[in-house]
Formats: sequence, structure tokens, C-alpha cells
Amino acid sequence: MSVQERKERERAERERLIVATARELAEQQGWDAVTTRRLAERIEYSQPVLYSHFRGKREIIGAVALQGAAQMAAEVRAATSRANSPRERVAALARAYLDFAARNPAVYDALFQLDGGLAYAQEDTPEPLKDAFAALLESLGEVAGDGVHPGLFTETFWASLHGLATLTRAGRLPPEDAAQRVELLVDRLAVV
Amino acid sequence: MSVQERKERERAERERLIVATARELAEQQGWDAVTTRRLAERIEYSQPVLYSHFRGKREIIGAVALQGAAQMAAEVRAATSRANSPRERVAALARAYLDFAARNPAVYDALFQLDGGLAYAQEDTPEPLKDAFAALLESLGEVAGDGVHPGLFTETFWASLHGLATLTRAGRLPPEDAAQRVELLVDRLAVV
DNA sequence: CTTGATTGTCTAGCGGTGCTAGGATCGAAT
DNA sequence: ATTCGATCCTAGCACCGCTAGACAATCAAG
Repeated sequence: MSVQERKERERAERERLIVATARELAEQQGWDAVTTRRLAERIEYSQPVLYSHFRGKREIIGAVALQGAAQMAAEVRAATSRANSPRERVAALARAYLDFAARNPAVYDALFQLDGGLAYAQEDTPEPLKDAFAALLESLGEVAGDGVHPGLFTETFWASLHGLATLTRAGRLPPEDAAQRVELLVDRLAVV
Repeated sequence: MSVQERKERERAERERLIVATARELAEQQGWDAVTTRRLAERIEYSQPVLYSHFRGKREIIGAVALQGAAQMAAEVRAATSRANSPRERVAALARAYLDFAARNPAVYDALFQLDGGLAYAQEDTPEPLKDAFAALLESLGEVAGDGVHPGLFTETFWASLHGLATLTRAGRLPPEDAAQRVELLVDRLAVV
């Protein structure tokens, strides 16, 4: 038994290595640079080993996305927990969200731009994704305003943040006034 | 002279054919299916001909994007011109924008998701892109509210629409409540 | 009308991609 | 010690974006 257990441990360890390496490589050189050959070389195994852990590149992206979702949820909760008013909580959430997107662009892409083969907004949505949305809902739900469904409000606010994050990073919006845009968004959308 | 003119006409015509075919193929089967080989086959020329018109695939995407920007600007202006109040104009703009994104997903991707090698928000930004932003600014500027820069407001509102468009289409948001989210956005962001 | 240069287009191929079939190797269990 | 199954790698497929160089059509000059 012990032998088998050790093998399973090693296998799980190798899987973590693959995901961590993919993430690292993507952050360093972009997802285009994450080829199965380069990834295999970095983990010092041959290509087919990747396919014994994941169905393909898409699933590797998905694994990075799930990891990222958990991290983002944690960072958002940490930021909002330090705030004392609903208004301040929403502002902290927005800053934390955009900060995460800016500091982890590849992970953010894996989550919301690329196809990681994950289901979103459904019953079979993976737990980390549901929980990340829940982290947003916790702070945004309380400023939805009368007669507005908290979930719908959270979706809308989130979409706005997502738009800012992606357009800014893609060079479609000048980055100088980023803070002002966030302030405007919080001021107008949140009912406090 | 006339011979040379005819050749130039034919060349321009072929270039239009390339862009139109790329757009069509992208809308039908997605940008991944737009390979230089398939594109060449559809226009009934060999691959290298594409490279006598464009530096590479990226520039073809850029050409589709410019065409799309012009079309989007026109559709937005048509929609807003039919509205009679600032509030109604903003709502019409939002609907037209999201409608365009939903009906031309590949073109929308070329504009805002993919790398078409275009400069955004700069002096050397191509005219159609500047004009598309101007089309938004025309209607959004009048509801920015006191003390808020119209350009900054337009950027923020646009980013929110962009977030809704991309997240909805990527399956990150359930499509049923799309209209309610737009309404919420218009109600809260626009000062009327 | 023939020649020669120029222009236009094509065939073929380079190095890369994601992915997989099939053989070699290694370790556990008899 | 020998089998046998799991594990891993080599080699290769079809495809990608892109380009060099051969070839054919066209035109200007003699």
C-alpha cells in the first residue's frame, strides 16, 4: 500500500509542478509562450506526461484559472475585511480586484479571457469559481439598493470592473486615470 | 496609364475580398478557423498573395477591426439619433452597442480582444477607432454629470458595456437577465 | 515580331504548434 | 530470477504562420 501511496503523492506533486510552471511561464512570457514542448522541458519530463495529467492544454489553463480564482477570492476578502463602511468595502473590493488583474495578467486571462474548459454560472461550476463570485457578492450585495437583486447587481458591478481591467491592460484605455474611473464607478453604482 | 489604373482597382478589389472573406469565415467558425491556408483557398489564390496585401494575419485582423469600428459607429449613431431624451439616448446607445457585439462576435473580438496591431487611445490611432469613440462620446458626454470629465465618463461607461458584452458572450454571465443589467447600468451611471 | 526585363503568382518548404501511437524501460510481485 | 504491468520517451502526424525561389505572363525596346 505504502508504495502506491507514495506514487500517488509524487503524481500529485508533479501535477502541482505542471500547473505552477504553466502559470509562471504564462506570467513571464504570455500564454502564447506556454507550449506543451516548453512546459515539458521546464518540468523535465517529456510531452506525453502532460497528457497523463490533463486532457490537453486547455485543461492546464483551466487548472491555472481555478488556482487563480481561489487566490483572487482570498485577496478580495482580505481587502474588504479591513474596511469599516459599506462604501469603503466596495471601494476596497474594486481596488483589490483590479490590482489582482494587473499583478496577475496571465492568471486573469486564464480565468476570464481564455478557454479553460470550465463551466461558469451553472450548477456544475467548480467550487473555486462559485466562491470567487460569492466573495464579490458578500460586499456588493449590501449596496445593491432597494428592489435590485443582489446577484444581478454583483454581476453588473463585476462586469464593469472586468471591462476596466481588460481594456486598460490591452492598451484600449489610458492607464493614468484608472483611479478616477474606479471612483466614478463606485460612486455611481453603489447605493450607500 | 489606364492599364495601371485597372490593375490597381483589381488589387483593391481583391483586398476587399480578403477582408470580407476573413470576416465571414471568422463569424462562421471563429478566428481560430481563419488560417492563411483556408483564407487563401476561399479567395482562390495561394497563400503568398495574402502577404502581398498584409504583413501577416495580425494585419488582416486589424483590417476587419477597422471595418467593424466604422460599422459600429454608424449603428450607434443611428440608434441614438432616434431617441429624444438624453436618458433614452444612453439606453439606446447601450442596446445598440451590446446588440452589435452579440450579432458580430468575431468583429467585436477583432476590435477589442485580439491583437490587430492597432494603436488605441493615442495620436496615431486610426480614424475609424477615434470616430467610434466619438460616437459614444456624443451621447454619453451629456450625461456625465457635474464635475465629471465627459471623456472619462465615456471611457467608464464603455468599459462597463464591454464587460457585459464579453462576459455574457464567453458564458461567464447568464444571458437571461442581460436587459436588466443594462437598465441598472444606465440608471445608475447616467446623470439625467 | 522578337527579345529581355519586370511583374505577378505559385509550389515547396522551414520551423513551429497540439497531440498520440507504439516501443522501451523499470519496478513490484510472484 | 522472472514475469508482467505501469510508466515514460522517441518519433511522428497534421496543422500553423510565413517565405524563398521557380515559373509564367506582361510589357517596353529594338
